[in-house]
Amino acid sequence: MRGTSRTSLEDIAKIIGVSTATISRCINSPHKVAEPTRKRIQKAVEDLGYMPHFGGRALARNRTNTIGAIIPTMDNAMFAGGLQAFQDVLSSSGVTLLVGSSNYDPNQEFEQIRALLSQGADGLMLIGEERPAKTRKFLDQHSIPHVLAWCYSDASASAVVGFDNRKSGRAIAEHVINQGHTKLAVIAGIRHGNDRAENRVKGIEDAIEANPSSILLGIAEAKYSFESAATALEYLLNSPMRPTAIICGSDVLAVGALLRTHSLGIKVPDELSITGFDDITLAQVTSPRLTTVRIPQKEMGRQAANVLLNILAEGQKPGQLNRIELETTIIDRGTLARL
Amino acid sequence: MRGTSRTSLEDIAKIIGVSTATISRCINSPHKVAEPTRKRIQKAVEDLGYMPHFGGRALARNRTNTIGAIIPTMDNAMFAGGLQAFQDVLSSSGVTLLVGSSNYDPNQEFEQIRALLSQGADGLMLIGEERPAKTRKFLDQHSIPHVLAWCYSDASASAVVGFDNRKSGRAIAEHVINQGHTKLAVIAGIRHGNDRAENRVKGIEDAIEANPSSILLGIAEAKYSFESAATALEYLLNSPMRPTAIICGSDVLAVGALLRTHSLGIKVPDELSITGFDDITLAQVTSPRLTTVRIPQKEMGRQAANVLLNILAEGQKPGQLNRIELETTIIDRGTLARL
DNA sequence: ACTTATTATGTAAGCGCTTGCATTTAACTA
DNA sequence: TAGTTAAATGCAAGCGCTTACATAATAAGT
Repeated sequence: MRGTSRTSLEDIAKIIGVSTATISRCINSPHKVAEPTRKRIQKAVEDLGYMPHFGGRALARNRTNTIGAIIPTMDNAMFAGGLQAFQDVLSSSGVTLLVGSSNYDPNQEFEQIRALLSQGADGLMLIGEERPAKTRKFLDQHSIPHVLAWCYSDASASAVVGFDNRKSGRAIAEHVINQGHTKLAVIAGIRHGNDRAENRVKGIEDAIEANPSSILLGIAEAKYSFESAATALEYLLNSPMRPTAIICGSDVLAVGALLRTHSLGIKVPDELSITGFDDITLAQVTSPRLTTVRIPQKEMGRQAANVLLNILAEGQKPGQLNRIELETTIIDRGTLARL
Repeated sequence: MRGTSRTSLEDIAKIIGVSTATISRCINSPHKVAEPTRKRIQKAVEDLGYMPHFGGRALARNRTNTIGAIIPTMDNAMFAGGLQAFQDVLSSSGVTLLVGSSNYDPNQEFEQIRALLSQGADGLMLIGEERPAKTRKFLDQHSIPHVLAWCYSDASASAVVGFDNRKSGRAIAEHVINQGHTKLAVIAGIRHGNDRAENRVKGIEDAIEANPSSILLGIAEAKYSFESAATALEYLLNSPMRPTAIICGSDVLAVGALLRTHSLGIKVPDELSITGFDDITLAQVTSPRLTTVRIPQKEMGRQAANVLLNILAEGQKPGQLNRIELETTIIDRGTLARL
């Protein structure tokens, strides 16, 4: 309960002796108000620490200057940087960010979408392409302006700013193969309901298919934790034919696996190669440092914000192409051996 | 621009043939509406994907069910976990989270506070105690319900959930001293305008003062980056008397320093000990793994949310003590040698 | 000096929702 | 059956703001 009831336009109006309309104008389009009046109003506004009431404004304008973002979790360096960049752009345009998180659960995502929208979000940023028909229908039915990030596809009906996970998955796998590896295995993130994880694996499979000398010995799924990745590693190592390289769907997985090789006494990269994906800070810190795929997090956040602001400002023009594909790059560090 | 104008209570009312009041009641306190009517309304609401208009609701209720959090940056594992926990609690209470970030700049923080409040935030979560008089006055003048986190002090007038940085700083320094180190140095975060960084250093100084055999050879401030910490390390190493242990104000700094020791060929912990602060994921991954101070991030986020929700629900009772002190613990790993 | 632009301000209607109060309807009681 | 009570719904005011339109005041043009 706010102790003092907030100051309203009317309060100020009374004090200065003008109508609320004038004050409103003074705040929203100062040039429409005569200099002396303006000064007086501005002073009063300042003194009283007046802040326009959001609800009233939203109601009258039918617009909130608020954008929502729903990410799987903030507690993951993979999104944090991008989200920060997203919000930097927004706030320099005077737009506030509402954040929701879905815990990788489509239902929670749906609920969050509803929540953010009913909080008045003018538009949304969502991660990835895949979502239940129900969600897609909802977005569509209400024609919610939105942009998808951390993914890319030509086919997408939505605006999208990101990179092609499949292509990148293929790239890193090819890179591994080019270093002479033929016996490969994969530690993937949970693919169900997660197109990024899924497409990365598909890309890896693409590469292997295209290089008949190489063979995929196994795919293990793991949750995004060191422990889970370590278990996956051991599982893969126990297959009858041992892989020489393990391609991981994310840095967290790769580091989890790498850590376990230490305790197992396996030398990386001499006895086993490991690659990551994302290039979060972690990857620079292990020994050896992790060979991985860098994704343009910040850039993605920034551009996603711009695209969304643009759509909001101009409306989604039919012909307009709101798809931006960003490139990933392979960062060669120390966990991939040349055979 | 939303294509279709949104469905309003009135639309539904017309369709069903009841008044808007009934629909409103059906949504907010279903038991006040007769069974059959309720069913019909609920169906219509479902079918139309109706979402109450936030502005209208905020206006009528004078309450938004929104809470704002302003953190220095999301792009820092140190806050991400806590923020996620904070938001988990909120969203399970049907409260939405608005996020702002200040980039460690008090002016930006002030602007964000205004922004979030004028977006209708019912309350705020802020990091740390220290802020300009202007900001404090503003919070006070408008009696904004808020909770401070990542810090703790008995003296605080605000609700606060966190740990005592000074005490923890002292604890880790004492721990280092107890291992036999006497020649100490510190790599601190930028202290200006950051009471957490400042208090950690003060705590370290406390410990050294209390142990006359130990001596503080130098304090170097560094920005939160590996590079900057590495530079600080070299600076400290060049002093006439070389420290045997370097206590760092955060894990990022410690890891930056540690990484540089690798390239310098200095053996940690044999030739030099290093300690961190925060216990973010990074600390588990370096070799050797980092000895550091664990802060109860999640717990802090969770409790902060509860305290704030509580204040909002019941009003800030005069006698009520809204201060929760959490404990930090020293995690002994591999970067601190016993001399 | 008199009409005609121009500029500055006021008036008042809503935006969509909640809620106290009034009214109607149904369900008991005696 | 009339009288009382409770339950369900409707009515309408009002939350704080914006904005089209009306009005008043000023400046400009002849």
